[in-house]
Amino acid sequence: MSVEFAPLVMQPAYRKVAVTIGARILSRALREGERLPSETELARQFAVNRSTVREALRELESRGLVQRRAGSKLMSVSRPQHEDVAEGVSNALLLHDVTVRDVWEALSILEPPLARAAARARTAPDLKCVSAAAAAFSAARNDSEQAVHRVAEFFRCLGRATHNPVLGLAQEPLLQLLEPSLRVMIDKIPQAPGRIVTAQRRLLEALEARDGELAHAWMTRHIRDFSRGYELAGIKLEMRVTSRPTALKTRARA
Amino acid sequence: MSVEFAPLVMQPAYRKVAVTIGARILSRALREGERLPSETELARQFAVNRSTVREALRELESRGLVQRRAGSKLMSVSRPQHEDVAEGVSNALLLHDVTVRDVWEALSILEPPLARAAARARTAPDLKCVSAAAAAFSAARNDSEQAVHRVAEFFRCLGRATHNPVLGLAQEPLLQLLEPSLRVMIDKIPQAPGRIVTAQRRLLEALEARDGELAHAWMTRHIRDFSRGYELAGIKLEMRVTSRPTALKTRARA
DNA sequence: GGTGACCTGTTTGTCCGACAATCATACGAT
DNA sequence: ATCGTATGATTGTCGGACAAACAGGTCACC
Repeated sequence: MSVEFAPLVMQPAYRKVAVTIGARILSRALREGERLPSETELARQFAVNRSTVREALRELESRGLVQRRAGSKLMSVSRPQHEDVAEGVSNALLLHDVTVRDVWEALSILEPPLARAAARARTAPDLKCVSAAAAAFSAARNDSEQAVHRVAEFFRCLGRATHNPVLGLAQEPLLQLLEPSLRVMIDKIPQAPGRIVTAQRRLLEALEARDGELAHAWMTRHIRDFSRGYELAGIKLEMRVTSRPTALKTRARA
Repeated sequence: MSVEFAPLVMQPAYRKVAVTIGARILSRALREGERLPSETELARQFAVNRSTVREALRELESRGLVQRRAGSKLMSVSRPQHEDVAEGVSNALLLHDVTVRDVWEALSILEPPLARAAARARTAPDLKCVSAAAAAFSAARNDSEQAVHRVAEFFRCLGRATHNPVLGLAQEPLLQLLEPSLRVMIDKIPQAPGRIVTAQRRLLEALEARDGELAHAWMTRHIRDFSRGYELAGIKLEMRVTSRPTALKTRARA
């Protein structure tokens, strides 16, 4: 019969260490904010060299499972931040030849229901966040660099307002991938900022009224507007999304 | 006025090396499959110690930007695989206290439009993939361990059929998070596998007919069935999703 | 001619030891 | 109470070391 053998997986020590510590974190045996032992101590416990521990820590660090708190030496356990995780997703998508159309299609699928959910689940502070983001965009509408960030921030507030981390995290890579083409659009289409301001105001009103369907409808329009903007700006939908200059950016330590 | 200073960001050498190599990959100056120089050579070029290079490589490796090809020593550039990226997202969500409801809500938002897109964009091979996955589930319906994997595989085929990497990657974390609760459901509800088989068959028919709306409708039912299944199985929607045992799993080198 | 044994150089995984810079803390001076 | 200083712990980086695994060539052997 099958005398086939499964390919045996060799694990370097640094992977085993990373997996072991990572499992502890995911199982919540190590809680957020808790400090990890020093590298020397970890090396002693695992009975490996400090260099090996350090390689393991780099892996955990890049997954956002551990972090160094501002001006502290010891690593502490942390929950991966949305933006860091999304950056990995964005990079993966960039390398998979994602087109502007792909991103837009995903937005058109995700955002209207997200707006509906936000309108239903939003709290008072959420409303303030959305409203502030809308105001910020309106103020920065002429600086396309700033403007695209404000747009993303508006969506992020909506995502938070759903009180569903899955939705918030799902849209984050889209926002990151959207930015370059959105900037071009805002630069080339004079009436674009105005239309965005209007859409944001309508969405805000729908959220205030907790009217999910209204929010859904306006978001649908809003996203459709983007595709019209692409057309007017001469952005080919089949174009590959370009890498953001800040790719793999250095995370500032807050 | 503002005599405030921006907090100055110190970058350890290993981060700089990782960022530099990573940028090369994202800018496509280093193409997929291309081999990286040896660690010693990289250390020479960057004028740092080999240990420093190794720490940088661990970071790139965990982001999936470099990989070791089967039985090769030299690292080669690679595009991050969907499942690896999604694992990071899943882990992040796990630590952010995602509930079963959150995952289900995201599925109910994403999957029906995804099915519609798949029905419209599917090619002949896609159809074969979906059909094979449906058959595989039907065959493994009694082994809940196997069954949940087949369900995920079915969705993955649908995702590929959309020919939109964004959608495929967006659903992957959901599938990973779905598995534990789905297994419980299949174990507890005898009629669950039957309903899944039916739904998959209908979806397959819709894909064959390229009927996007039909696919959308059946997927909507399919997902709603899940929530009914949770209810019958006594799974509280507010329950936190449990960490999969394979979390941070070792990637087999194919 | 193809096969397998053997040697050689390269590369990785891991270890050891070392040191400057930075951080935490306590202590003492003003 | 604020500031400067001494002390110990910890990280970032370095240099060197070695076994194991791999690539490629040579060479004997069938």
